[in-house]
Amino acid sequence: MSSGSDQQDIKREKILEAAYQRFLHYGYSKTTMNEIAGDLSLSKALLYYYFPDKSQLYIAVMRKLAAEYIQKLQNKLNKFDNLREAFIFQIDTQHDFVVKNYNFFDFFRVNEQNLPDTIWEIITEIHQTEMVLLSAAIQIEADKGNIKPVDNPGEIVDLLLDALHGVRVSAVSHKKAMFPQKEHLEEIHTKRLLLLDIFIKGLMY
Amino acid sequence: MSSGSDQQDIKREKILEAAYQRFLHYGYSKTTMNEIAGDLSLSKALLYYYFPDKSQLYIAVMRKLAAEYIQKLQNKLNKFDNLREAFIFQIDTQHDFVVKNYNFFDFFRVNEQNLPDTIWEIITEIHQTEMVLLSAAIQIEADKGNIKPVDNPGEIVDLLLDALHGVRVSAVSHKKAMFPQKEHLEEIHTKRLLLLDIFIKGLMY
DNA sequence: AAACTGACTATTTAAACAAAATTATCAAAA
DNA sequence: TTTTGATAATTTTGTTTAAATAGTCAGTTT
Repeated sequence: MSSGSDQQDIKREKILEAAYQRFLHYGYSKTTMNEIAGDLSLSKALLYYYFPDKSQLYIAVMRKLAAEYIQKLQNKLNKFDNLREAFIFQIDTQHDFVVKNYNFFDFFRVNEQNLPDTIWEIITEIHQTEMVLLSAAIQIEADKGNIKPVDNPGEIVDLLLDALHGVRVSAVSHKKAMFPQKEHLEEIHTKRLLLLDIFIKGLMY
Repeated sequence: MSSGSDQQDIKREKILEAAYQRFLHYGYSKTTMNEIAGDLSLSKALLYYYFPDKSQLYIAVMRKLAAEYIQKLQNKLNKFDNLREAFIFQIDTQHDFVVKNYNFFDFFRVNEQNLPDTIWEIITEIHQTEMVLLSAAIQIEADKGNIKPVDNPGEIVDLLLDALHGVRVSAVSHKKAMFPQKEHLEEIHTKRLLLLDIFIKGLMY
């Protein structure tokens, strides 16, 4: 499947790492190809030897991040004691992911309405992984008889994820900050736990 | 409290109405004071006789819309048979309000992060009215013994409103449209009803 | 005096253009 | 095959000017 030598792959990795650091610290638009090349003491032209253009480089980094995130989720598949635990894991993991890479995602905010299809595919893939993980957790809980049998676990998961998302969005837009402050993070987390408890309770008999 | 003659109030009202129509059809920034004056066959200078500036005129219209919306809610205070009905009323009423005045609110989208304090006050007032209405509904339901007693109904209402908001936001951002299409509206509504049912169930014993 | 206006000024937005920065290419070297 | 310096192409940024619009005010009408 994969073409190219080991050497090539190693260099590719180095470029991805350097690019990631730049994108993370300065955002997509304030990072130049020259700077990435400079960090590696390479010529800019070499970057174009390994990646067709800047946006493809960004997407390649994104893909790597997504793969790590997905891996983290898949490691826990079917490893939960109960539904609540599964959702808390997803909430915390996603939260860490977003916080850690906040600046990296400025690409999303800038290109808002017309993200490349490839990005959408990555987002979809992440979403599906979350769905699989959490749907399984719901199914298990239903099989154990702790909650009502659900004909479509995915639908329920989707709904709860949307609702949890709302808790974040509202907290942000009520206040005027673009990104929740440290203090608000705690509040959001508390609210989410409350919502989660009520929701799970609502699934019971 | 209110100063100025009846005549003055009537003219003020006419200006507000004309301004509303313009703002609604063309948005804030694409509406000129000249046009509003023209619609009423008045000189632009007269608008400044009644309102200090353009943004204050806009805010005055906003205040009027908010007052009507708040009135609609207050009319139904303590008039619901059950909690679900109350929330459905709030969901539908808010939805209609947002859809009907969608263009009018472009002011919000443009000024995004730095809305005038007055606007925030209006938003807060609306939110508080919703809280009072729905908190009361929760309290009644608790008193009837249909759900667990809650020490802080406001907290619960706030949480559910956030969650419902999330259902809208997610539906919008998953697809690429800025505003949900007709088809999605139905989907959002269905999801919200489902969420509402689970949530209310989660509040029970 | 209160309601109103035309003519004026002050600001903001838009267009056009040049300059600078950055992306992207390519022939040639290592 | 990998790498680069030089260069072309494109995008962004800054500047100037013109146009549009917000906002003011002395003075007229009711």
